[in-house]
Amino acid sequence: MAKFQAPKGTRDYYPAEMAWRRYLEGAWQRVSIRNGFEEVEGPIFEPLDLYKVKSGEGIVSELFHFTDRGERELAIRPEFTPTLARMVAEKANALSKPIKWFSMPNLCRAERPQRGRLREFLQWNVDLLGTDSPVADAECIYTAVDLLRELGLTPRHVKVKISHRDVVRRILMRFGVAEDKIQDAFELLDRRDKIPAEEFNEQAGKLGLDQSTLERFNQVARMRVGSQAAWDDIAEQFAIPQEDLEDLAALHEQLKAFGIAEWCEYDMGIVRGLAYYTGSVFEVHEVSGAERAIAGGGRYDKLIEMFGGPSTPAVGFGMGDVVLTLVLADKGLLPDDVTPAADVFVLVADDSARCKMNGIVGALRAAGLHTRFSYKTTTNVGKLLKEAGQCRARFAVILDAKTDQQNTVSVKNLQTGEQSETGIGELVPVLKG
RNA sequence: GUGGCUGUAGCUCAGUUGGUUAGAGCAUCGCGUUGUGGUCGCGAGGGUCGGGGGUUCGAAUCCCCUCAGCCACCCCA
Repeated sequence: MAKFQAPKGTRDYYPAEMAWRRYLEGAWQRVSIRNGFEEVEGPIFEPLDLYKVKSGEGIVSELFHFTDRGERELAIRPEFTPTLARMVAEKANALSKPIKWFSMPNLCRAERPQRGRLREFLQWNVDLLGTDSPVADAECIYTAVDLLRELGLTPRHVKVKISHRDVVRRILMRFGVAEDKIQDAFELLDRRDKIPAEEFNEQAGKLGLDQSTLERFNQVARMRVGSQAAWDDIAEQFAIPQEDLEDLAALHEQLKAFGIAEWCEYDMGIVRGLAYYTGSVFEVHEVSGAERAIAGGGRYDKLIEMFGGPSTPAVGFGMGDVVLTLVLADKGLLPDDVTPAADVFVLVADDSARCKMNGIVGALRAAGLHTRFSYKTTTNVGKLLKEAGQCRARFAVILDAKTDQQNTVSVKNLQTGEQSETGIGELVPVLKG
């Protein structure tokens, strides 16, 4: 019989991995909720057409798709945004604005796995719909930063790189790029570090840039400006007219007011591949550029209409678990064991007390304590304490020769080593206090 | 989907120019019996050497195919 293994690019979650997943999901959830977002979820598969609306026919080869018994073309979700857009469009009139939703779906993409990318992964999605205020853009970025901070990252480890499509569009047009070439220019900008300089120049030439504007374009495209300085100083560095930067200026003001300027920098090279972004765009990167993007997002004011809903401005981002975990590991910020540690370990040091064990264990559990015991028959306390240590118990409750007759046990604090005798009746208050 | 590298126990790896029943450390499990915790001693289980086919008297070792992993490209929602 052939041995089975997990499909390419998927993961099994053994207790240690599952504990890490729950830990991460716990952080996502905690941060979302304290920032005022509500959790939503949808089906793990949708009509194939749902994904074509946003991304076109080309997306199909990247999807796991199938036909059901009713001849319906379906696809396992590769992203959550179309589901979210569908959900918002369906109840748009009934939902109070702004809509602040988050979700933590597992997603599947039929791509070759490589560093930072698997075929099935988790992604934290945060979306804020129904307002076009830059406060919303800034709040999304703030929420992302809040999560990064929650996991122990600092501005020395990661940066939010921010750009704005309208700003870049104005710059490009001022440099002589025609309206219908803007999308091509975005894509070129996105690839600027992946292609040789000559090819970049050649491609840029086709967009209508001449030698001098090309140089300035290149300069702006590669410029990174920290967001801590005063806006006038930042604007000056870009060396383009102030009025072209007004959208970024508005966002800057909000980021500064949220107190996260040191986490952010402006980078006109960030455009995101997606055509549907309409305003701000941003990505979270490890500072040295060692890994791919930790998170990415931006404003997409036209998307809800594309899914048949009313005109609804929106901004949001997605953060995958794979790159995030890699970065935390790179920085030594992965906690070594996040499986639930036991509160109490009950051990039997004398066979006469064995009849009392189940009752004590049950009473402790009924009081809400995470209680474990040994399945071994030995009364070797050394071995049993070792076992207690392995499940990281805070206390050991030792049942000895006096337990059966006098209803007393010894309680050992496994952190301090202190040990004292106590009556079974006082056990719960002693352990909880 | 394309290309490169890799594949021996749960993990990290040994395994001499193809030569008898494939090893170590860690981990796991057991024992070391009136005992108090990440020691120590002894012992056990666990691999058809990723899988299949071929060359050969003989393959973990050479060849082909396949699967998986890693890395890059495509793409990155």
